Amino acid sequence: METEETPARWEGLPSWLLGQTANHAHRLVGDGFSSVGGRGYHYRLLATLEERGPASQAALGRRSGIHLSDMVATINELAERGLVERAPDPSDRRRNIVSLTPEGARQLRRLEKRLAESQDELLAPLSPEERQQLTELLSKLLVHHSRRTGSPEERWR
Amino acid sequence: METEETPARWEGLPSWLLGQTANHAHRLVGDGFSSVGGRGYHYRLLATLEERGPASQAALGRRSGIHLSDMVATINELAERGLVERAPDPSDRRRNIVSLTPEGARQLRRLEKRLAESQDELLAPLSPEERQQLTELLSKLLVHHSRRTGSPEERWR
DNA sequence: AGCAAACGTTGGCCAGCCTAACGTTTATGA
DNA sequence: TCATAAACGTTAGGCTGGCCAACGTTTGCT
Repeated sequence: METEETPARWEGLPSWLLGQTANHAHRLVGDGFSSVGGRGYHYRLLATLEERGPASQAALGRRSGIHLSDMVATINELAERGLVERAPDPSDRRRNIVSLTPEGARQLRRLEKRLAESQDELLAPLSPEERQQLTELLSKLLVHHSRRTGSPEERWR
Repeated sequence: METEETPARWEGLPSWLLGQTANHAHRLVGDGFSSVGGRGYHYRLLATLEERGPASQAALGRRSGIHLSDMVATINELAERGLVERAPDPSDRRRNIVSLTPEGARQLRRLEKRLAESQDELLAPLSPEERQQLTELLSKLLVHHSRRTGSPEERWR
């Protein structure tokens, strides 16, 4: 964007404001991650591994919200750098069991640090009360809109 | 996303909430646009043309916030359907002058209608006061973060 | 035994945002 | 006046995050 002149009847629209601020947030977070050689999917996968332990790629995908087909690439990237290990599951030969390495845990620390910093930067202009308000409003929207989108009648078998 | 299990320490982060709600918004708006055969860039370009009149591609890019290289494709798409016209500027042979056709104006009407509908859908769960709050908070963030992003002191080397 | 389902993988698409490069044309200023 | 800088349009490509379809393998259910 070159932001020279400013016309635009759409600039006050909630969807626009939302999109723009999300862009800024995305950029802040992304820059933070990439400053330690990572990106969003890396954080999500590493954090999921630490939180819930080793698992198959499919399970990790469900837990982290990363699409199965994107998991492959993500795990490749992380495995290449020794942050994660992919081993065949002896009890189910369809599965790979992916687990976090100590190096991966260290990288997760770094990513988390950057993530926290970018939250601060993002919210800099807001008071604590305003931050609270924002969080609540967004959550409200999210809850409303994820009902329809998120989970149909998924059963866990 | 399959949203089966729900772990996730990042789900409360402002940047995440922002990103997710923006995704929903983006989807709502995008679906609305595509239901009349358009997309975001089409709306932005058509609206800019109606608001400020015919202009060169570069000027339109500046006014609409669409990158120059994306303008080419956008104008191609719209010109193909007769919604927009591209004519060489006789007074400056570097330029094309792009202008809105009556058909284009009609399409803009349709896009605007869909856009308004999707705003309603997006904000459905919020009261008027909450909508106001949200708008203000987002604007505050936006103002803060666009200062730095918008215009650096271009070094000409 | 046979079929359906889960799994991992590949390859592709989309929108939005962006960079680099290139040829043409115009404007500037030395 | 002439060289150089700048603007313009264009092509090609990359990135992130989100998807879909297909395929072969392996497993589980009946």
